[in-house]
Amino acid sequence: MTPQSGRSPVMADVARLAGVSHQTVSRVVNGHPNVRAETTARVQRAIDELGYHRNSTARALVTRRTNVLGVIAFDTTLFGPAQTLAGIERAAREAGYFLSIVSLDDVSPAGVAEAVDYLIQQSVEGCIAIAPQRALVRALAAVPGPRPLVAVEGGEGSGLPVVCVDQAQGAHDAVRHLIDLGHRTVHHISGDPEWLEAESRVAGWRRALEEAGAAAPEPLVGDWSPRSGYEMGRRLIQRRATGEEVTAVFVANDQMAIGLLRALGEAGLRVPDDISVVGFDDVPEAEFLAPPLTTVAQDFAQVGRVSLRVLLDELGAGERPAGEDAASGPPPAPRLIVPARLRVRQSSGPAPAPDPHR
Amino acid sequence: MTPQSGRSPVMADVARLAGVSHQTVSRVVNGHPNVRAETTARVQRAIDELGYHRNSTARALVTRRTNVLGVIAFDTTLFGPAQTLAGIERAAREAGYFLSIVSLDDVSPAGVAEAVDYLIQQSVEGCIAIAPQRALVRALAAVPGPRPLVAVEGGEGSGLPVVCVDQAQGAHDAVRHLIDLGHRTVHHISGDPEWLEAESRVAGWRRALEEAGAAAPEPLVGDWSPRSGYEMGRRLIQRRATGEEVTAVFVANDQMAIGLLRALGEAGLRVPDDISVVGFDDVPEAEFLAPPLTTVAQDFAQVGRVSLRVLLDELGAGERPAGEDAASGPPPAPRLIVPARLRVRQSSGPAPAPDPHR
DNA sequence: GCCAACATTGTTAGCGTTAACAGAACCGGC
DNA sequence: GCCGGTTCTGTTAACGCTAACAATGTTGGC
Repeated sequence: MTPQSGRSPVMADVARLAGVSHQTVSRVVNGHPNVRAETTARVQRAIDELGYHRNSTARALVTRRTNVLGVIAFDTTLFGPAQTLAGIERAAREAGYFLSIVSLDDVSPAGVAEAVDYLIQQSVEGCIAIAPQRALVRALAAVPGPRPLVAVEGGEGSGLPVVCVDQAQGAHDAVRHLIDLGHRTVHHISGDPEWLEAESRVAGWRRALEEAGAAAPEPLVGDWSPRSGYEMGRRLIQRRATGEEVTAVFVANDQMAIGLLRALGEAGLRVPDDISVVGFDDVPEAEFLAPPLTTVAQDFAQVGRVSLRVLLDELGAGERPAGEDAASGPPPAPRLIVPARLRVRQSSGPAPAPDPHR
Repeated sequence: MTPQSGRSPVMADVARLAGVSHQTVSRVVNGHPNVRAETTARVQRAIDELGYHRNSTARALVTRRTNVLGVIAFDTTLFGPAQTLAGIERAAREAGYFLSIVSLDDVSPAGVAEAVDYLIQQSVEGCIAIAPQRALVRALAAVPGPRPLVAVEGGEGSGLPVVCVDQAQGAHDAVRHLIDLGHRTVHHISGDPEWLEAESRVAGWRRALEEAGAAAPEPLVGDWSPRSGYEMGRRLIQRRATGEEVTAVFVANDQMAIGLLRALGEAGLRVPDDISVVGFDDVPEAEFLAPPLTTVAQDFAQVGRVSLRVLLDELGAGERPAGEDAASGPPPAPRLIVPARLRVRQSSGPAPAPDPHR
């Protein structure tokens, strides 16, 4: 039988054309040694002539390895998740893995279970969850989902390996920077409290104030959106109007900082002359705001690379026979932390001279 | 043989536990009719007990359908592509398809060929390319890549089905809006000229000026980044200093508009009192800039939905026997256009009174 | 020239599923 | 009670590939 022109060619077609067995074709395709150079060339010619591509499905079936990794994310259009995802994607491709991505619409246990199911259906070999939310981590740890599973920004106590940016340190550096500029205290507009990142940034802010012996004002709670930054900015202006000293604000992300800048501008307050503002994320436009925003940069590409490496390590560990090194017990889930870096620009400046009205 | 605790269970294990043949299990799993309710229940119990999941690889091998669609994108961290991707992802999941995504680092034929190969390796059934760049479309149309293939923002003449936002109309509306406010002409900061979107927006800008009988100043060429917006803003200010009338600027995206606002602010020019600015994209922070930015919104979710539908249509068309309707010849590649919508905010206002110095 | 060792190739048997066909059990009408 | 037609279930054979083994050359040392 000649190869059907309708069907795409299979190994047997190549084998027939090259005058060898299909196994020899397999050996050539997989770069096995012990194939005569002349044979390799002949097979290669046949492959080119037919436009043959190895059927990954059949290969996966017999090798029991799909080479697919899953990624669970919440909202891939947000700056952080999008960057992290891009980092993972690049690292995965370099490592020869394919990626299957699920974006969650909500973090309910049902939604998470559905997403996990979607990935299991595809026989992913392992999974990375970009899981910055408390509820998501809970749901993931509870579901008998795909393993191994690595949590990015996952928080502790989940029993999962975690890769995260040192949010608390970044926040601490930002606040410390403001205190060094002479501000007596620093206000805070936090992110959505359901997010672990919001919590870590609050913690870093609070620690820096404590270390400086400064009182921590009640934080204003936003939800990451520019709108909430704007609204919290107006509240802050109200506070100021009642006589409270407001000379510096640490905002949990750049988008909210943009909203805050808008609110301050509307109220006729100058940045940094009247109030200093520091953001978090270092979005590309931060440098071009009015004024250019002091902020904290995260190396998302590295987070992606590291989390993939952790996942591949876990995959490798799973292959080793259990109990081989039984004396040491199961190794604890690793927790890798990527540093954050302060970028000082013009939105932060020295504290203004004390208000003569007071 | 009892099911090995190491291996995950297969149909045969379920069949043994339920006391039926594996084929009956298959029927239950696939929801075939003609299975007795009592049998279905027994099989379902066995499935639950063993935690059985159908092996999608084996299924794909025999059905010759992987249920995987490929997406080729250039930079998924940019606003437009990220939104489009999210739209496609959601639509694909709803349609029961999996997605495999490749982010290109460069649009060279070699890079594109590699990406295409990556998708072919995975036996994708079809492909969507988020291909806003001229070189990318060229490379894609040339490569004997995966088919069917739908191009998002792909431009014409490629012979591929295309889904795109009506960039030219959006740009036209933006410029028209400025003219209606009394501006005698509108300057333009364009995007990277390698991008088709940049070209369409230039075309829309030019047409609106022509229709109004206004002269079109030389456009300033940016590259979408806030930095280039800033730099082109400074050039614009130079033009103004030489006596050229610059009262309104249409900027090809919001990020560059942010850079422009910064440049204008530095130069002491007020928006919109001295100069009106209109952007494109309607990023979430546009509403909270100083001043809130008039811009053009694109419905990326709809682009995602529509492009998936076009792809599925093409898939369906491929299944039908060729020549069945031979008289009409092959149907032309469809070209679907999603409208864009102007969002008027405060960065655009009436033209200032003519400069008394002139 | 013979044997061991190696290099090279072919043969066979799955991987876990679905499709196609083949039986078996059951139904109502005569 | 027997028949045609359902309804349900089981058997067998792919899908395209790799692993394991078997069977050939091919080489080199004596």
